[in-house]
Amino acid sequence: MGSAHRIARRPPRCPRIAGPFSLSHRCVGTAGGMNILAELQERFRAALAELVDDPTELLAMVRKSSEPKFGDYQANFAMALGKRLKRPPRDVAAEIVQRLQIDDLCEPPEVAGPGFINLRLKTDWLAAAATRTLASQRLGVTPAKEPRTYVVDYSSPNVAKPMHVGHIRSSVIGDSLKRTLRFLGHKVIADNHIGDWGTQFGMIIYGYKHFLDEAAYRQNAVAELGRLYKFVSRLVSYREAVRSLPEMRNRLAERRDDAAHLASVAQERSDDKGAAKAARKAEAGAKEQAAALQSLEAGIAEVESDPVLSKAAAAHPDIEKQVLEETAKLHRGDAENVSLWKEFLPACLEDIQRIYRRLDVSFDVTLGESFYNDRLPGVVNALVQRDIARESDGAMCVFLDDHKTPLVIRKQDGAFLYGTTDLATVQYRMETWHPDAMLYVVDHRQSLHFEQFFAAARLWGYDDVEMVHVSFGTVLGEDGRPFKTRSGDTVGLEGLLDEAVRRAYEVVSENDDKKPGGAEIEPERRREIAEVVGIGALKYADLSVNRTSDYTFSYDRMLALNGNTATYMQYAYARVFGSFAKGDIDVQELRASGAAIDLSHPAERALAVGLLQFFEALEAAAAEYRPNLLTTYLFDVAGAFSIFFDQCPVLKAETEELRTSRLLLCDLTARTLKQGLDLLGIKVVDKM
RNA sequence: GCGCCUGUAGCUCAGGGGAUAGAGCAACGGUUUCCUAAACCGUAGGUCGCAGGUUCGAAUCCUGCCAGGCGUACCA
Repeated sequence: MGSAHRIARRPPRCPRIAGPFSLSHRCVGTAGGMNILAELQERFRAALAELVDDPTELLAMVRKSSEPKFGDYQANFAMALGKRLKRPPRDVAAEIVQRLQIDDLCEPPEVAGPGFINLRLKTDWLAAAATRTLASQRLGVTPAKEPRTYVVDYSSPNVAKPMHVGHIRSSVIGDSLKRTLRFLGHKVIADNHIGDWGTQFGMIIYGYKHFLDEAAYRQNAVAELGRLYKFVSRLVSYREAVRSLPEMRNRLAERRDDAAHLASVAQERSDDKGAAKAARKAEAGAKEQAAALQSLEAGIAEVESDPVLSKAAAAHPDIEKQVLEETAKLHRGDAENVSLWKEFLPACLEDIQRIYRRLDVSFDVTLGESFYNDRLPGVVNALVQRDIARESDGAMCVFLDDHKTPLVIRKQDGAFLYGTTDLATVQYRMETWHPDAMLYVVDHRQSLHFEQFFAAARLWGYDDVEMVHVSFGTVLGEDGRPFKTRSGDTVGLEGLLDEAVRRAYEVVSENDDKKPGGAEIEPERRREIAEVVGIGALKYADLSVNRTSDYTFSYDRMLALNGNTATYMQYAYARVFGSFAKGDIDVQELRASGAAIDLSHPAERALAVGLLQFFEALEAAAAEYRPNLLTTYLFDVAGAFSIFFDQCPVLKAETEELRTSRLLLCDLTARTLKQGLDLLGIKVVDKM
């Protein structure tokens, strides 16, 4: 534990506070923009007005059709409404269709099955809408009419140690949410709440004072600090392990006794399912305990068999206390430790910045724990004064309804905790930016903490801001345990990036070599492409899955370059450029031509429908803070493009008009893919 | 013990009241004188953990059970 600062933060399935893009906020009409779904909903709103008081809830049942044969969109509310009005659903559907003014957009609606209303967009209308979108820099996405202010809190590594795979998800998801919300016209403050003030710095300081290799430090300060951190942390773990050993052994003995006892009970009462279950459980508990003990002993043996470590361990028997003392001195303002901290911090920050540059992840502010240090006593005082916090067992606590355990904001020894800092952070953000919402992109293991801290913040008076724990599952190793390599080290982020790029380089080269006209990409350019493809694949792997469930780390999955991956979209984009280059097309000229898109082929039509759904895909992704809704959309668009490109000759189209129309469709596809990938933080290349 | 989350194709995962449950990978078969075959098309593969319930309609909501993960006041 404590291996990361906040490696882990998804929105509640049913947010109590409506998301920013709930129906009532959706823009009305499509003036200048193109949100087909929103437009259809408005048409239905008018048609429903005389049947129900508030159609908003029903309008959520207008959606994309489940199958192409049911048209492009469908409305599913007639069945529910029929029930409510005590009328046959098909009659209700027929009446709504009667009232619905939609003939400018759609073919005559069809009532199907029990009362589904199926809508098929007019191909002429689609063509005109796609043509209009060509002229839109923002691809038909209009900025929010009521912009909100968001603070997005993501990545948040502990800067005293190298970043590892556990940090990717928060960084990548948070950065995508920032980009998407901002593109939709909201004000977004991206904040990297780094861990720069905790025990890890106590370890580095202690290590610096006792184990420093000065030459190494002069040569590469960050590497040496990393080594010191790891070294001290192993000694501390060793001490803790040794100390807990007797207890662990006792507990194992107890568990084994329990298991043996319950097993005999279960045997006596062979028809008692509860007893059998209890026995199984106890057996599992004993095994778990044995495994824990074994791993503890293995860790101890490892240190003791290493001459350097064992010698250091013997020489520093009270290292745990000493490390805590160094941390406490830092917090008290001890001149030497503060000066060391100031010396270490820039190097640590520069080190993580290198990774962010490569990942193309950025922040507007980096306000770590240390930034809030001065506010912490004030936070506690304010909460005490308002009777929100009270003392319990010597600690200052906020007791909450619905929670057995309180949120502790000051320890017995007077030290503050991360909950205190989190509250101070809320206070600062509210004073500084007055946000409408704060998003915490952190893994689900911290959900209890966020429930408690949000509740405490509301008690404190911050109850008109939406606070959302955008949580996600933990990255686990292939053995089901957190991200470790075979040798037991955590998988460093940098190594992972290198591996991703290395694999991408192989694939890029392989594919370039087998091009019909021979290889066309220089090695240096291949390397640049590999960087874009490799990093894109890595990010896409994290963005394309949803779920709070943990997922299993796998190089093959994260670095896959086939199927539903960023590579597929990048490839579609590159193909457009390839054909433009081959046809010697001047894109600026093409765009300026004022020519119109025509959709005579089914594959053209399907592609156009997809392209016109960009806006609604973005709104869906933003409303639920789920980038995977955007990846799914882009995969659909790229798929529609691949089919189109397969079936519809572009450069060799039958007529000049058709050729131009298809070139425009290609251009719009490329722009949509590029923009969409950009909102995921993924780049494109013209050739691959 | 209590709380939260998860269980969908061989694997990794979408879908989270709506019509015949999808994708990628893996398997098998097909498509290239033609804009990048990193593609496209097809075949095969599922009692959506189990059992009840609510509903016109349940993979989806509710209850119970089974299995797994995580968390459970002074780490972050």
